[in-house]
Amino acid sequence: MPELPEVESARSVLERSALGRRIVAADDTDGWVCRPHPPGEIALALVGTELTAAHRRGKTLWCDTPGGPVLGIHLGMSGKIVIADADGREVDGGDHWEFGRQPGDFRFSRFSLDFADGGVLHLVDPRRLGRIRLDPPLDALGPDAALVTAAEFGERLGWSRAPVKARLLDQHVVAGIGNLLADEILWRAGLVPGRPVDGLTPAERRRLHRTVRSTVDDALHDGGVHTLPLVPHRRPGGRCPRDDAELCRATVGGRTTFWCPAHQR
DNA sequence: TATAGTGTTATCGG
DNA sequence: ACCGATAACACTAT
Repeated sequence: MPELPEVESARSVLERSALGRRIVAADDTDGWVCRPHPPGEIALALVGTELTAAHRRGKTLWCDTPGGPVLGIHLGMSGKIVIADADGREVDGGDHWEFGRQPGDFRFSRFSLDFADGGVLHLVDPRRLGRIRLDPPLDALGPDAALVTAAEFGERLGWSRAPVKARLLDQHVVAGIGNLLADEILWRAGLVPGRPVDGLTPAERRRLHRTVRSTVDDALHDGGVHTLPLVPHRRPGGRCPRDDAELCRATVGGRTTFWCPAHQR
């Protein structure tokens, strides 16, 4: 289940295995995943063309077509991009963060593109929280969390009374931070997730920006959010890997949140 | 068996 | 208008 690093990995699958292949059919019949498009609308727009570039900002992916619409792809919580060859064998994608799915299992394919050579691109998404749409709105997304500058971050973080974690999870503020990444960032920055943003000192705000950047860089470089130090300890009874205190647990920003009572203030 | 969950969006109420 | 909480989506893991 993807956060920014896993979505970047899906983008590289698209770039490596989907670009420049002529599309001969598309299955867009899942009306929930493909909303608001009626069945057939996405297929009509894509058949006969090809994908020419794969982009990402935060957790949102999109592909260009020559002179045609942009194909927007969001993986949601359980989506992944899997490429199969003409014999149905998986040749790219699908090998990360999943619910024990076996290669070649396309029961939960919610959208697919058939290429002229017999290859197939699948959006495999058991929970149907992912989304496919033409010309997705991208303007509301904040800057990518791997690239955001201190000035942009400070401006978009704002000075409301909202819990700092709720602001980090808001994709309009910064794009790409999910629940695990947010807990890791606040743990590294030494901030309690429930702290109101308007109570942060200038030094704490600067430290938070630097920690966003370094944590996302680490996760990208090391192969995903699971490689971050706090993440394996985020469970009831888990202890802080820095000082061994039992982690606190609460709902913050609508999501289950863990933090260390010893070093997060 | 019951519950929680790595995401987003619409809607409701303060 | 801003902000936060909640439900919906549907399946898997504990």
